Amino acid sequence: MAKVQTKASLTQSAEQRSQRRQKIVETASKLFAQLGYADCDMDRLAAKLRVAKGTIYLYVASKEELFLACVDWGMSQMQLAVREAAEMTDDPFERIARAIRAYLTFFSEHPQYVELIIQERAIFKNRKRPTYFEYRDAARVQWRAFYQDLINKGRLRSDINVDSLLDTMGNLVYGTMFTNHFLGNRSIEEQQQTMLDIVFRGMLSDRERRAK
Amino acid sequence: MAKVQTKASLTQSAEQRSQRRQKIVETASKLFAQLGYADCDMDRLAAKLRVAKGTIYLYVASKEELFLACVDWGMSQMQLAVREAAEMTDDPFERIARAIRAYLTFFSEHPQYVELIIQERAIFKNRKRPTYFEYRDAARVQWRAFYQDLINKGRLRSDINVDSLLDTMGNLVYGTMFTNHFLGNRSIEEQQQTMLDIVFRGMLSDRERRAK
DNA sequence: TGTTAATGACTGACTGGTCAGTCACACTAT
DNA sequence: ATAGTGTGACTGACCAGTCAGTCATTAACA
Repeated sequence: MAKVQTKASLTQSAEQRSQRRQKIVETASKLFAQLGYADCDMDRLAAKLRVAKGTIYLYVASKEELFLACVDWGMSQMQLAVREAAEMTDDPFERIARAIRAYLTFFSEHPQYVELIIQERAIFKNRKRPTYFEYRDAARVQWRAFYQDLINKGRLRSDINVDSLLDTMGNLVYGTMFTNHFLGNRSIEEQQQTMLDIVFRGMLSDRERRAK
Repeated sequence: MAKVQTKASLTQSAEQRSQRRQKIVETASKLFAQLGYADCDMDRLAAKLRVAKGTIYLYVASKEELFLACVDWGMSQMQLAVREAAEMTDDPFERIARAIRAYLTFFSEHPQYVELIIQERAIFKNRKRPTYFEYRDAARVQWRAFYQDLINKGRLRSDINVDSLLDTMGNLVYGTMFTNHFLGNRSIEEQQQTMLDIVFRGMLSDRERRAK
């Protein structure tokens, strides 16, 4: 039908539409992060985008929907960065190290997404399970198999429960991500080194270890 | 002057005043935690307290001031619980274990304060340094000396930087506190056991440790 | 003891300001 | 001409904080 072609030339293509929406999402991410959900009003976002407020609503159903789209976009980017970094090597311990490094680096380079995680939990706590944990759970299945394999091969201690181990690692990087963001961090490289050293080898001295 | 005595009997004592304020703070803590800062409007808080809205403003300067008082109260209670638990023993490793256990237990039993930490960061991010970190920094001085002493005595590894060690421990318990709160946790006891086991002894198997 | 006055804790309807979302109209490209 | 895209003034809901007024209690006095 000619109508389809006509429409295609008259209308912005689906491609164009999603590009504009994406532009809105990325600008909103930064503004939400900078001002907080409540103080980031739609008029302000419109001004930043050099567009009228009504235009935003052509691409977005509501402020809430927009915000959640921002969080989701950020988390998917994060997951991508971590996965890519992990796949760069086959050595299992190096893989763990790279994944952690990529995770912390991502949030260090895109601090707006740390803010969005916090905002989401603070404001939509009764409406939505935190997106961060959705992504975390999805990735966990594979990491669990990965760690279990290392235990089976005798490379990790067999007297530690895999799930508790995963929890501990997860909690450590999660806490580190937040404090890095809140307090800043001079040397992210040294920090990661120490962190990995401790979880791999423990903080006890050799003497103390033998004594126990 | 007789007037002073008269006034003393008419007026509520300073004691009474601070008790009422405390009642407001504690009720507000739970309501802020349950509904979030924005959805917890002062009318609702007044209803919960079975008091008129105006009355609250006799004890509190503003919603913001009230909220910050809630956070501060919570953190001071937390610090108290941790300090008391740590002082129950002289064995240094047991002291670390007890402090961590008290910390996690406190937030598990008073989940409203986890919410307040999040809300504070989300809503007052540009106005106030998080109260949590104020308290954390205050306590850090003593923990630093404590860990340094253990290193000097050869009970902890001397090749790890004290500050990085403190950071790692802090990040781990911080992250654990949050995820416990968000996801709930079946066995807080087993979790703490694993966590301590890992930071003390590491997750590498003996074989792998020797190989490195 | 009974009556009136003073006190101050408490009340809740009201105000002023904010802001998400709407819609009638304008513009543009074909 | 007309369909699609953009506009921004407007509306209605919401809520922090206020303040003129109420009421219970105690003091003062006859």
